[in-house]
Amino acid sequence: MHRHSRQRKVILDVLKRTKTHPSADWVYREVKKEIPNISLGTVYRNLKLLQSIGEVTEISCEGNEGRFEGNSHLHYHITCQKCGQIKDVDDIILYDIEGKVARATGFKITNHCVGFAGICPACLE
Amino acid sequence: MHRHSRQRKVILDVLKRTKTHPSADWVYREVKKEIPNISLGTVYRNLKLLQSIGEVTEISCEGNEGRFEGNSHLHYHITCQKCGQIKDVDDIILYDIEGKVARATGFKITNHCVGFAGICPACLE
DNA sequence: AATAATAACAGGAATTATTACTATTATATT
DNA sequence: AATATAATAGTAATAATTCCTGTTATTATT
Repeated sequence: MHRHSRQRKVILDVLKRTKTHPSADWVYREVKKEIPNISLGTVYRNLKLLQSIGEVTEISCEGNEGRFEGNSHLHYHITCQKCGQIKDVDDIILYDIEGKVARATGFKITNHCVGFAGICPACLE
Repeated sequence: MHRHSRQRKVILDVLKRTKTHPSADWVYREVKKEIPNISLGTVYRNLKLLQSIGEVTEISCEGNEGRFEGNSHLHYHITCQKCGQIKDVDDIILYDIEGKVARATGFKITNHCVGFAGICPACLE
C-alpha cells in the first residue's frame, strides 16, 4: 500500500497549483525549490503513481507527450505551433463519441483524447 | 529542391504498402531488406521530409508518438491497450469541430487529432 | 516510545528514441 | 564530361525516461 511522502505531496501540489501543462523536468525544477535534493527519478516515479490513482493526467495529443496536469476532469487541449503554449479547451466535450466508436470497431473503449494545433491569438499578430 | 533517391523511394513504398502503423525502427529494418546498408538517420530524415510534403503522417494521439503511416487522408486511430495494435477508425470524422474550437478559443486551427484507447475484440476473449 | 518491515528515496548508470556531424556518394544541370 | 550540391552512411551526441542499489522514512506492531 502507499505511504505518504513529502516528495509526493509537493509534486502533486505543484501540479495542482499551476495552470500550465509542465514537463517532468519543469516539475522537478519547481519542486527542487522546496526540496533541493529531490531526484528526477522520484518525480517520474510519482508522476506515474499519481496517474495510476487518477490525480494526474499526461497529455497525449498533438506532440504534447511528456506534459502533465493536475486537472483530471475530461477536457481537450490546443497547442500554439508558434509559441508552444498549451491551453485547455473546456467548451467542447464529445460525450457520445466513445459509444459510436465502440459500435463501429468492436473495441471496449476506455479513453479518448482530442488535440488541436494552430496559432494562438497573440501569435496571429 | 529535392532530388530523388532510392532510399526515399523505398521508405515511402514500405509505408504505402503496410496496413500497420510502424515505428521508424520497423521501417528501417524493413528497408534494410532491400538496401542493406541504409542508415537509421536516413530513415528519420526522410520520414520528416515526407511528412513535410504530406506523403507521410505521424500519429500523435494516445501514446502513439513515433508511429508513422503512408495514408494521409484524415482519419483517427484506436489502440488496444493489451496487444498494442493500432487500427484506423474511418467511420467517424468530426468535420465541424475545428471551426467550433476556432470560435471558442480565437486560435487559427491548422490540425486536430482524435485518439481512442481500449481493448480490441480479440483481446476481449 | 522502541522495533521491525518495507515503501520510497537519492544518486547515478543504463536504455531508448531521435538528432547532429562529417566525409563520401549520387543526382541533376550545364 | 564537369560541376554543384542534395543526400547518404556511419558514428557521435543529446534528451527523455527507466532501472539499479544502498540508504532513509513511514507505518504498523509491540
